Amino acid sequence: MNTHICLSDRPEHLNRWRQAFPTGTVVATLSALSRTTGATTLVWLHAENLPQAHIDETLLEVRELFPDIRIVVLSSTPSQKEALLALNVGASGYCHAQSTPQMLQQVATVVSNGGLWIGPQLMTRVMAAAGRIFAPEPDHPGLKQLTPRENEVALAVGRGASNREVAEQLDITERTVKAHLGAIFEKLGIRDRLQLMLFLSRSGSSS
Amino acid sequence: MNTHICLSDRPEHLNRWRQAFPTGTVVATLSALSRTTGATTLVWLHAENLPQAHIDETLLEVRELFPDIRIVVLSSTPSQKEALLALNVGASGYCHAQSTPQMLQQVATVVSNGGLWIGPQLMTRVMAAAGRIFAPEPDHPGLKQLTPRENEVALAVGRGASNREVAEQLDITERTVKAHLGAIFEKLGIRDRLQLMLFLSRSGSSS
DNA sequence: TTCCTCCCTGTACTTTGGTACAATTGTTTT
DNA sequence: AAAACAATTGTACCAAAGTACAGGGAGGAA
Repeated sequence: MNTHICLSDRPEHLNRWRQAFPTGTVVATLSALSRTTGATTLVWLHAENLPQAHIDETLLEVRELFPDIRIVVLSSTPSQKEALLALNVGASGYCHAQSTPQMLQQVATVVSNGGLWIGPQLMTRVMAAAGRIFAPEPDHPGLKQLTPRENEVALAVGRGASNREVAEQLDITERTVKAHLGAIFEKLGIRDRLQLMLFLSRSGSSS
Repeated sequence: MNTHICLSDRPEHLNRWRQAFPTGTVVATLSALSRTTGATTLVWLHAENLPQAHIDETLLEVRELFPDIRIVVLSSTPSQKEALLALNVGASGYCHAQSTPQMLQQVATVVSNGGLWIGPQLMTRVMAAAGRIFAPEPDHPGLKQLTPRENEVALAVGRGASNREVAEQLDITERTVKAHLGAIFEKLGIRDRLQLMLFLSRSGSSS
């Protein structure tokens, strides 16, 4: 049996949600939420006119109260930007506050079973983005022919570090950094650190 | 009532799956799958010793047969790379073929309700990747506050051009390029062309 | 042992990048 | 009209990047 709690600053706009979860509870403040008893399985966050910047803060506070809880954010003005924000701080779902009761129940089912619910458009974008980042890894005639040390230097430069900074990070002389870079340039057939950055960004230098 | 069909090249390794879905059907070939009757809600793809390259092809063929079906890929040797591959061609889920029946049922619930099921580790990576791509957008008084000319210079530098090359491309003096770059650096609060490249690559100069 | 690669460093020099100070011209805003 | 901004260029200087030439130590392979 699932228990649903909705933290909302606009309870009057929750008709759909009440329909979907007649036994659910609506609270207006975090402290009310913290006084909740019983096994809550899902917390819904409805931040209608809170500025976006506060959604993630609220969400993090909820997660402090209930570390293992799954959280779905309801938005009256959904945007991919906002969705990413929510998901990045641990939300398991993000959907329109005026979704049909059926839809809301579906979201609840997915999320409470450990799934992630985001809109299909956003899903497309996320997967495309992920694909761009992970797919390029396999090929890579480039970085593989670099020695370990050269690789470190290349990655540091890829992060935008200057020769001096690389030297400090690797605890070597700036001169040595230059030596490594020279070897890198020759091996990769490029002319300078700018081309190296392009090379890296095209070759999936993720994490 | 859900109907589950599993396309597998190693039916003998599907004990767990059979436990989870006693009423499910196991088929060995695509043509057998195509002869299926009734309302199938979920197709499971178990490609144990097919090379990775063929998983996506098989998946696409299944999608041709059942355009609206949801597909979950079962892997005996799960990898994030393979997961991405599957998800990129339209799979709704990806999990270990030897997951517990409970887990498999959970995955089925999530996926058949429109959710996406990927492992928590992969989820973390995907969200991080997505965050890196989408998050920088909000704080983006960046490129918009550049003058048209500055924008051209910035883009040229983003392609790895030197000051001299930019000057030639825009038919202006190298000195002017420096002037524009100086303005760009100050407006964006960065120190040099390397940071500019990072800024650009993080600000969705994709597409 | 000898050869080779990797890693490290030095001096010196050239090229490129970035900043300071300054000025001209044209357009837009107030 | 005056002020503000955009685009352009100049001289000069300093900092950073890259290259040339050269050498030493550690470790594996022939």
